[in-house]
Amino acid sequence: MNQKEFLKAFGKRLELLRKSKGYSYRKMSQMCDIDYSDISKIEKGNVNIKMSTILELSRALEVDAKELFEFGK
Amino acid sequence: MNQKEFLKAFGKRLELLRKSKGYSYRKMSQMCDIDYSDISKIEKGNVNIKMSTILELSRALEVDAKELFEFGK
DNA sequence: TTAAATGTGGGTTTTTAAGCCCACATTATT
DNA sequence: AATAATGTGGGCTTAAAAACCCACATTTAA
Repeated sequence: MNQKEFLKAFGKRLELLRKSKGYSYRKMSQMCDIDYSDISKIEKGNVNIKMSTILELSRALEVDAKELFEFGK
Repeated sequence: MNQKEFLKAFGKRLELLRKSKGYSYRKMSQMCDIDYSDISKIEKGNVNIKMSTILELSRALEVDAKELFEFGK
């Protein structure tokens, strides 16, 4: 699995968790202080995000960071 | 758990996995193409690494990325 | 059917990790 | 005792994410 695929898989996982909370990008945005347009880019796998961003996302979704990595290789 | 603590916990986890493989920083370095001095900084929790770096580290250690996040809150 | 909410993409500036190198103290190894 | 390997920290340049903004098409709710 290359980096692009990995980022896409992560994005898919993120999207699933976000939707399970019933959050829109804009709602999610105010939960984690990341611009809503950037969340879109992250879910699409277009950004090589930093650890701090991973932490913020996991906080907004109220899950452990590792939950965001629960996707198949 | 704040970001500093999180990065430190991640670093500890990384150190454990690296040592379980019997790798030194310099050995680890040639496995994942990250400078050995930078690996030291990562394990100390001094760097807010990107996803691409997480991937490289997990590859070098032959574990899933999520394994790197298997540490207590 | 109008208005509000949402997803998506493009752009800019500032901040910061990546990707290097080197020096040095400490810890094995021979 | 000498040599090699290792951990640690400092610093520099370059590439890229963060952190914003805005415009617009589409979907949903009033």
